Amino acid sequence: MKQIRVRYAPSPTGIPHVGNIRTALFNWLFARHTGGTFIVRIEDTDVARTVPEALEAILESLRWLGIDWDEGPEAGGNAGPYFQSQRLELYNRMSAELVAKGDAYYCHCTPERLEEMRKEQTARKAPPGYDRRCRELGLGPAPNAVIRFKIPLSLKTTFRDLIRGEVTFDNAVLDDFVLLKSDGYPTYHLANVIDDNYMKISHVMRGEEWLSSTPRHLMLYRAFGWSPPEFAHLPIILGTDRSKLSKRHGAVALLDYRAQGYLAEAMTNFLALLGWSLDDKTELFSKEELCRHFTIERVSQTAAIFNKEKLDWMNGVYIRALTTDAFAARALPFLEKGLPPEIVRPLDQSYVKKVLALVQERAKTLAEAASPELSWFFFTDRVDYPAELLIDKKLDKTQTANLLATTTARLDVLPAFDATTLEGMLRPLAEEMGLKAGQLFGALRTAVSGLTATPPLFQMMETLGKHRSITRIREAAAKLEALG
RNA sequence: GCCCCCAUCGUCUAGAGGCCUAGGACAGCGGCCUUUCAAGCCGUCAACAGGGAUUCGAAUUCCCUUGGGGGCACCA
Repeated sequence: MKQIRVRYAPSPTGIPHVGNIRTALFNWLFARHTGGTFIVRIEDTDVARTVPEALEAILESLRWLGIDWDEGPEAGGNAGPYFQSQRLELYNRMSAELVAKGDAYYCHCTPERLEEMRKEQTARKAPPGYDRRCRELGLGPAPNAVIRFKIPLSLKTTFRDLIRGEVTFDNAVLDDFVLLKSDGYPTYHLANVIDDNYMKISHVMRGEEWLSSTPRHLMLYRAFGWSPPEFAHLPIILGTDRSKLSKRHGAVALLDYRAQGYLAEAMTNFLALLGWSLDDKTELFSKEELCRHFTIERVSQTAAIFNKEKLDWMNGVYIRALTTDAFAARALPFLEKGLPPEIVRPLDQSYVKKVLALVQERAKTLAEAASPELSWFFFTDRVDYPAELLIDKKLDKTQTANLLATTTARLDVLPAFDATTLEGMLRPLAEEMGLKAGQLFGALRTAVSGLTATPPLFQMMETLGKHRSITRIREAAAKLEALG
């Protein structure tokens, strides 16, 4: 059995989006499932488009999801270097070798000429592509020359994709693509094939957008005399309008989801299900379970739309599954950041814990834990709401004022202020005042929180504490008074 | 324009000729629970793109059409 070695080979030209990382995840799952090796290789061959912060964003995205790599940046390994910019000598040597063997040639055509040629081709609706002018000229190196691959004319290239089955391309539709650019850097095709070979990659698992360049790669393997790896082209991820995922679809960068308070576990689970499934019912998988069950055979062939509603649901499931302590620890940074600026930091830890225990089962994201609807009123004493909100549909202003006054008096003399004691007092009180429980509780809820939808009243009051609760109810009464 | 890939509920998907009057999940809708909200539970709506062919029998095989997506750079 061949040693399984797979790789994630991102280009540091941007912040990785969910589709990129889903590809990394599938490669990683495959490696972990088979006991193989997962490699990260940085394809930094486009000097002009390289963005400095991309590398760190790539690695951080992987780290966030717990996708660890056996070889690559920071990890090292025997097949390095793992930055293509550090392997230029190899690409230069190998491409020169192809020229010597007659499988590639120097091309002196200027970018201007190529541009013109393409324009002309598009104009007469011909497939764009290099016209092979330099192919048989036997030119040598020159300052602005590139090396092009001499596509074997005639014949077809057929290969078996692990996900799509047999795929055939007519060689005639391929043009003599560039292997080595005039700046001395390799193109993706060249560097990718050389590195996959020397890094002994057994399976190339990548996005479907690479399917049509696979014939080129296969021809390169043949020209070099190497045996190609297996190929598996993953279905791509689309936005809600069925077009390729991009910025206008909202958050696409993986780390945006971290910033929005999604849990890595939920994100991993969700991403795994975008193009892979175990059976007809299982939806929730821990990372270990994913590793145990993942196989390429169960990867789908169909492009998938990123369904944020389902992610939200799943994130909620994972949030509720957390212990209250774990949730508090994870939500705290969001609270520190998301609460209004006038609230004094650092926040009181034990108070935060109590609040978050009430928020946990209601939040779909960690960021929501710091939302005005869920938690602001626990921290600010400026609860702002229209006084009318205090008055139940079937009550009037006077009745509401009475109810607040009576409750305040009873609360004042209550020996304890825990949820059980509060309920034991308030429920009979409602009856005593001839009110339905909900009418009393509703008014108190608004008085204490300024909202009509909150965590359970008694727990909320217990958390707020006696002083704060009573003060707010008094303020509510005053508010009512001011209503005139 | 040319090449390639794909095609089951709105979305993610199960389905590898009879187990399918097509299953699950999210969302939606209705109900239960309940002091509100959330969660939970129960129920409901909802799909095999169309047409041929093969077969006793097709969501499942083949062909065509249509639709969607991807690719066609000195970008990856």
